[in-house]
This record gives sequence, structure tokens and C-alpha cells, in this order.
Amino acid sequence: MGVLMKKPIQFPSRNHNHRSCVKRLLADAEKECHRQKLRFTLHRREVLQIIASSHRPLGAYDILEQMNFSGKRQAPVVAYRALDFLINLGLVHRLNSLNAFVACMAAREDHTAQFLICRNCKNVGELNSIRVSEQIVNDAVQVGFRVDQQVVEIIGICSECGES
Amino acid sequence: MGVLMKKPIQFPSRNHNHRSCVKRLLADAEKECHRQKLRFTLHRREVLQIIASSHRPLGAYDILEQMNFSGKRQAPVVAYRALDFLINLGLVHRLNSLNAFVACMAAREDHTAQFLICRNCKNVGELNSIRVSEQIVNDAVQVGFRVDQQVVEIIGICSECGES
DNA sequence: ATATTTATGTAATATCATAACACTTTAACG
DNA sequence: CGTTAAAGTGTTATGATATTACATAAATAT
Repeated sequence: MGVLMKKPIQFPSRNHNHRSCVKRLLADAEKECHRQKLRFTLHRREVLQIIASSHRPLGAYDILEQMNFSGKRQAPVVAYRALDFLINLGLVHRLNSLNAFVACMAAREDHTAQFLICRNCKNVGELNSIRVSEQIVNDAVQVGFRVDQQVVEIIGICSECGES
Repeated sequence: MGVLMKKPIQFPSRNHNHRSCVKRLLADAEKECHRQKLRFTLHRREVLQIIASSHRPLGAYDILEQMNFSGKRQAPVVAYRALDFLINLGLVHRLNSLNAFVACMAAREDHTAQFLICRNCKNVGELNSIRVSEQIVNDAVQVGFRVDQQVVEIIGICSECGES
């Protein structure tokens, strides 16, 4: 404790500049794909754009409904393929407790993927607390359990909804 | 830290006395239902017994397959209804990341439900670390997020599998 | 004894996700 | 270049998980 840390915490405020935040995510994605020599195809761009445009988690079929880029309705597998790609890149997360997907709002380096899900407004933020993830690893190690992956999904009421 | 705590941690060892552990769970369940004036019906007993007999998480349809008490195959909703009941009582937990269910091995009072899922042997233990749950609440409060429920599922390799 | 609540039986359907396979596009390389 | 290998797409079908709806039956309360 007492150590200064950069605020690790984010819950999207009601009036942040959403347009620019989507734009940034797409630009980052493009750059990252280029760096890794991966293809940022139309489907992938479209899906990321759709997810990024919502701080609420979207189901795969919600996303599918909005995939009208090409005019006609796509098969589910099209959405899932794009989602898999984006998840592997760390650009999108899957929320197991909701069977839904959100764009990753945090820098992709120090990424522990802990989610704050507001029961009221359904917005999702990331609480990427290193203290939490380290505590988990420490306590798990004490039983000889080696941690590969952590799924932390926290359900409650966000500050904006709590005020009312 | 430095405070002494009773070891909060459990991963089922390969050779614990499983029979007695199932028996205890059923007896506890019965007592708890009686206390709350709830009915511990045949379906509910059967489902709990099936789940308790495995430390591996079972899918709803796996459970269903084993529900041969009455001879004939039951409809899915029968299993789900019993599962809902048992989950509400805290006797069974749902693992979101696996769409599967396990019996609760911990005392039901100080219950934070954090799971250790071994990728190799598929056994599931509970890491019910108060330090982890408190750290989560503390860090969430800092963004004004009020925590109602925590889902912590930790995937990795258990000590017995790690030895080899 | 009757009314109310709780649980069950049964059928249908909703929701979420993947498999299989033929075809096309991209990129890699001689 | 032209050929080949790898990656992505289109399409159909199907698998896996979970719930709704509604009629009936059993337990409990009064």
C-alpha cells in the first residue's frame, strides 16, 4: 500500500467522447494487425466497430444483426470468426457470465481483464487491478495451483447509477 | 497481512474419501432445507448427489443423462429447475466459463466463490480468499462501483498435475 | 375442507456456438 | 510473372445450452 499507482480504473462516463474513442480503437487495431502481419478484413473491422460503439456488452447475434455492411444478413459463424480473431488479439473480451462481448478499453500490455458490469445501465468497465491479480496468484500458489488465466467479472452498480 | 487465518483453500486431493464427502453434502442440504422450510425433493436430491459425486464440473445435460432414478429420461428443464434451486441455496455453483456446475465444498457462510479449474484433470477446487474478495471490493469502491456479486474463475494447473 | 403455494410433466422453442466443405483471395517464393 | 500454400469467406447444417408456457399434482396454510 501507500505506493503511488496510476489510476488503473475505468468506467466509461456518461458523456465521454464516444466517437473519438471508437476511432482510436479502430486505428489501434489497424496498426496492431499491420505490426503482426495479420489482415484487418472488412468483417473484422465491422465487428470491432460495432462492439466499440457500445459500452454495453453485445451478444454475438446482436452483433450479427448490425452487420449490414454488405446489405444481406450474415451467417452466425461470420460473427464468431471475427470475434475469435479480435479476442485473440486482445481487442475484444468475452464476458462469460453474460455470453457477450465488449471492446477492450485498456492498454493491451498490462492486461488482466477484470470487468465491472453495472446491473442497472448494463455498461461495462474494466477494473484492471494488479493488486487483485497478484493476490489471486499469490493465494493460488499457496495450494500449488499455477495460474494461467483469470476470469474476474464483478456485478454491481456503477457510480452514475448509484447516485440516483 | 501477517494475520493468522485458517487455511481458506481447498483443492480436492486425489485420494480423499469421496463417499463420505457426498454423504455429508446431502446431509447438510437436507438440514438446510429443513431449517428454511424448503422441500428437498427427489429431483433435487438426485441432482445434488450427481454433482457432488464429481469434482469435475458437469454440464446440465451430463447431469440429465445420469438422472435415471425414475427410469425414464427427463426433460432438460427438470435438471435446470433443480439446479436453480440448489444454486439459490448455495449448495451448487455455476462456472460461467465452462457452462457447468459443481457442488459447493466450502462452508456456506463466508462464501465468496472463487474457483480453481485445472486445465489438465478438470477438477475444480475453491480458493475462497477473503483477501482477494476484499481487494476487489476496495478497488471497485475507488471508482464508485458497488459490488454485489463476484465471479472469479481461475484456470491453470493444480498441484497434482503440476508435479508430473 | 378448501384455498394457496409450490413442484412436476410435457412439449415446444429460444439462444448461443461450431463443424464441414467447397470456393476465393492474398502472400510468398522460385 | 505463375504457381503454390496459407488464410479468409460463403453456405448449410447441426450441436449445445437454456427457457417459456401451460396443464396437472402434491404439499401446506387457514
